[in-house]
Amino acid sequence: MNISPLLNDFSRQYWPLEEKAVGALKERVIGKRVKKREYILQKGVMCNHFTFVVEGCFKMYKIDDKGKEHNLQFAIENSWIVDYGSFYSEKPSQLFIEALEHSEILQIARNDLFYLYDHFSVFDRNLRIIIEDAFIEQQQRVLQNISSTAEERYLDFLKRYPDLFNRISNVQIASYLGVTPEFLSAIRKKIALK
Amino acid sequence: MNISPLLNDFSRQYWPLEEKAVGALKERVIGKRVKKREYILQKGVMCNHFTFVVEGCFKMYKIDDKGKEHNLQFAIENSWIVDYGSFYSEKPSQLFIEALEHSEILQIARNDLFYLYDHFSVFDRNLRIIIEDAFIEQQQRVLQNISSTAEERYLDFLKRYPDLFNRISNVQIASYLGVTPEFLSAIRKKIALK
DNA sequence: TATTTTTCTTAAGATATCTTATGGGTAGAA
DNA sequence: TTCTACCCATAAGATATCTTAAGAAAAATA
Repeated sequence: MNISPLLNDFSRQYWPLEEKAVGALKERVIGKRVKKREYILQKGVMCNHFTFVVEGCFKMYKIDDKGKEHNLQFAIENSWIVDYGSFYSEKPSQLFIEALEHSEILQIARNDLFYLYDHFSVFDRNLRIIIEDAFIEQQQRVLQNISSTAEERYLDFLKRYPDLFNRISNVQIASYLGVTPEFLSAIRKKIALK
Repeated sequence: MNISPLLNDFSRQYWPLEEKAVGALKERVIGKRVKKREYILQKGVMCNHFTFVVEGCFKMYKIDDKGKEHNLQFAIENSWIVDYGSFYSEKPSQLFIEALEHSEILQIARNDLFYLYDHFSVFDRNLRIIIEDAFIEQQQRVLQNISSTAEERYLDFLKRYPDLFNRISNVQIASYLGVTPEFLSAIRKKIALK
């Protein structure tokens, strides 16, 4: 299995792995191709894998009682996506993870990750840092949700994820921001007129 | 330094420390008393410590350009509070952490924490799990912010933090939920009428 | 105890955002 | 190519939430 995108990410952003750790990881990583609109996680199913996106794009979302989707996270090249709650509690997920494009991923199953944690502390280290970064980013999102208007949140989204907004529809962005597509459209008009 | 509340928390919720790790931790933890309304972090200052609350209650918040406070987090007994962004980036914080009650805390400074990470991998492990839990909780909050009404968010807050809502003012809860105190008052009236 | 500050409530008018409906444009499927 | 589905925009009326102002109750401070 060619896991170099993942190793590169580790050495660029986090702590590089010694040879033995690389070997142990290699044996446990599964590569997959996922077509647009396919799911790698569905509600009611336990989330059994950490997923690293090599190529492509995913959304993780919830469907509420009225049938509306609410996007929690997007993941593109060189990012991780997993329902941490379901993965660690080993309970069925409330969330869906769906490919927005044809994608290539690398996955690690729960038991394999636990093996790696127990035998190479660099995985505790790196995954600690990975989730710390995700936490900080998510904290900014909470802060904006409780303190900013939808227009401010949209402008910040464009600034923060310049690669994403050409790539996904405004419907998806609206769902991420917590507004209706109609209202996002009104916001975009208002911005364009300035 | 008596750090047993912290050690108890580790062994109840996470992985217990071997003796050497306990010793190394003990030498590096600083205990403090903090009076109500005192700050343990202010905007413009780097966040240099992880803080474990032994007794009391804190809020972490931002003040926006209009001078309004927005509560990001509360911390009571046996919980951690830190501005991760400032702590790890070593940049000035945008946030305040202020005591809502007379409190007792245990603190670990950045270099000391790094020492512990490097010499005892159990700290990488435990702090990974601590922030994973915090991430999952915060993710639920994001989901609610983008998908629920203020009334639903308030009812969920009461259910999720039954110990907190007798202890802090509705002004603080409103700021956490992202609504004005006046509107929270209207929500409470509506609920009471049911 | 007396005084000051903070909290909670109420209400009226303003603004942000949603709902529903409609139509045109564009990309994918047959 | 034709058909279908989805996307984006627009608009009118409804609902959620904010702003401002005021007063009474409760808590903190002198």
